[in-house]
Amino acid sequence: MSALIDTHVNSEPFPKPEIISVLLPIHSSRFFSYKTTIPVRIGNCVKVPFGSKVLWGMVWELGAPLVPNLKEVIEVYSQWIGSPGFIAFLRQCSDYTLIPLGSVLRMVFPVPEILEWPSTVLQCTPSFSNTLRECPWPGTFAQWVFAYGLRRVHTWINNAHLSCKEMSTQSFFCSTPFLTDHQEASLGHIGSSTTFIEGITGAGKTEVCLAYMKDVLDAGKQVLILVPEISLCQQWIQRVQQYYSGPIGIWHSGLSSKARKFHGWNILTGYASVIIGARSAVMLGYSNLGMIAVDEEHDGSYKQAEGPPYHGRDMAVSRGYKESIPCLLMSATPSLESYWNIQHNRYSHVILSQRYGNAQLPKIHLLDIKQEKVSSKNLLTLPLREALQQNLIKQEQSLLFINRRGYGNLWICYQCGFRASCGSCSIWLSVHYLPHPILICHYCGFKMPLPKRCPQCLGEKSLRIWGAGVEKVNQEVQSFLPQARTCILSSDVCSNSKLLQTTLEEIQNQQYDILIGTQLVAKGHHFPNLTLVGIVDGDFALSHLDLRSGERLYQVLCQVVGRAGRGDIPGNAYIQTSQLQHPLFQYLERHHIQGFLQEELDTRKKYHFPPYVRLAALTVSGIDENSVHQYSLLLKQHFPQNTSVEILGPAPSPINPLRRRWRWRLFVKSPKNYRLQDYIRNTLNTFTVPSWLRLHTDMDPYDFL
DNA sequence: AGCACGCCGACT
DNA sequence: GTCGGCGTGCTC
Repeated sequence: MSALIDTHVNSEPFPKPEIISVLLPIHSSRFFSYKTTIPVRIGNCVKVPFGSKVLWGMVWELGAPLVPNLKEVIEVYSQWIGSPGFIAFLRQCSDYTLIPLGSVLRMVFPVPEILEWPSTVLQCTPSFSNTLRECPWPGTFAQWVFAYGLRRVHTWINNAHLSCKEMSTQSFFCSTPFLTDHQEASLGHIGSSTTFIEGITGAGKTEVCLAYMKDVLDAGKQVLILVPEISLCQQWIQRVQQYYSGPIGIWHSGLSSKARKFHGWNILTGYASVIIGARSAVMLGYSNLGMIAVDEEHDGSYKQAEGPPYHGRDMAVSRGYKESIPCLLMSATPSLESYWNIQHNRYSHVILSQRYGNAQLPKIHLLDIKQEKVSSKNLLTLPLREALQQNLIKQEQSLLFINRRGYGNLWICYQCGFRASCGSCSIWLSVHYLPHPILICHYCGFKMPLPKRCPQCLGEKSLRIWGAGVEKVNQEVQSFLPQARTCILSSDVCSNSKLLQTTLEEIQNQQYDILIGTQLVAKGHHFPNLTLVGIVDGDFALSHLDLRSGERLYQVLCQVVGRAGRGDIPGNAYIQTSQLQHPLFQYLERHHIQGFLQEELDTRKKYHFPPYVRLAALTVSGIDENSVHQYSLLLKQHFPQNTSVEILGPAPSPINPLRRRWRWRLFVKSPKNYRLQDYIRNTLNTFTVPSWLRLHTDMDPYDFL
């Protein structure tokens, strides 16, 4: 009401059109000028004609360069406005990642309809419109729709079971989990900016986070929880629902278009107060965001590989800083970048060291693969076999981890040397027997039936499979423990989330004795009866070429090993490796994560790699190998000499070609305090690649190779 | 990002 | 002689 009076007093009889600068969600950094007779503020969303279409954009500046043939703003969005902090975040995001501002805005409005969703849906019937007119529209109506579905609320209103008054006075139950003294004390250390909560599996990071959330929710603000993978959303929803009965928003790329509009609108207008989402949720507009939590902060999935490259965790930290709200990073195995930031006092640091209810860390046994193997053909060493057998007798569950899908990763004819490879990528095809016998490329998904004879020499009995995957491990387990009930957990077998959910329930109901899984088992799923973990191939990813491989291996091993043990029974973990003396395994055995991180940091420092320097990767890609190579060389020459900047490469990407495209990469490195982004931006402004090639800029690439 | 304009091969 | 391929360029 007061708003009405204000407008009346301030508005002139003939409002003079104002010229404004609008940012549009298109792949461009340019702004477009429009005139408007409707009063607008910076951060308002405006609907404007653009070319032959109509787009939602954001008012970036009042007063703009006068351009001939100015068009007029059609509509100003009344439900939401970008705050100065949010706008500062968008600017910083574009400056840092070198993603054009327009593309950044595209991530804010991934579906333009999120701005319009309810009005289009709720015009369904005249009676409904009448109800809405009496309702403090849109008020908490959306919360009811959110919680119970449109159809049910519709019926209730029509049958007069539900009045508008009830809808607007509904409050949501919110309680906090019981905290140990140690956890309670750690709450006080959570600062107003970025806080790192470090704690092993079961130390109660989630509980501390939930307790902290309560204050934010009580203050009427929104909470965003980021998870590295879509499949982890459901777990978080369940945990939040134990303490909070209000509307929960979900955001990830797997949502249907309808769900996307629905959740997007609820998030934007503030009717969803807890939002659980994947990486892309960090870019959305919120009406009053009060905190951001990043679960499994170290996870590489936070770095977007396809599309505009950005790191979800870094964006969360940056957004927290710009919007002056706390950001919580959580992990048992901090990333090197975060560990470095902790050391440099950029983050507050909270360590939860005790496991719940006296639970103990699993005991780790290192097994030398060369000495203990039964024979060269077998994958499982004798001590591991014995442990599996003992566990089976005790009727406790075991988990074997091997990070390779299918049966084997190479199909080879030893008569003529033929190897089955992918036509579009440069890798060997993997052999799968489940659910059907097939040869498959793990990079592009290319499939072909398993030939009966060698395509080259036509030999039938000379075919062999090299390398081992889950299916082969399963075969071996069944051969020496035929009575064990085994279950394979890989993305091939659990192709959709429902199937995975069913399988996980079956596992909880003790329908299986031995689980054989890929990376899938490392991510957050709980196996309450699991007491033994075996890592079949401990050094699968250890390469001297990739500086990140040690960190990644440590993280995944920690997570898999952490699955062992329940309640107060300590679990056992067996790691088979050929590099027993490698420091990684030595630190792992002693559960000495900080020692490992420090050693890795020293290596990074020695070789001048992040987090000690700034690094960007520029990738030229295209179908024609020669022109890709030539243009990457041209690009290197195009960079002006600069004493602060070192340019490495160009080098072919490790998997080349990928999906028929060749990729050559250039690395640009500078000291941490140098404005590397400006240097790159200025250089690329005067460099154009032909249209048949693509140039991709990636700040802080995840792969250094 | 879309969409139009614009210049070269296989068809009624 | 047209129909249409998608390569370049503009949109306030």
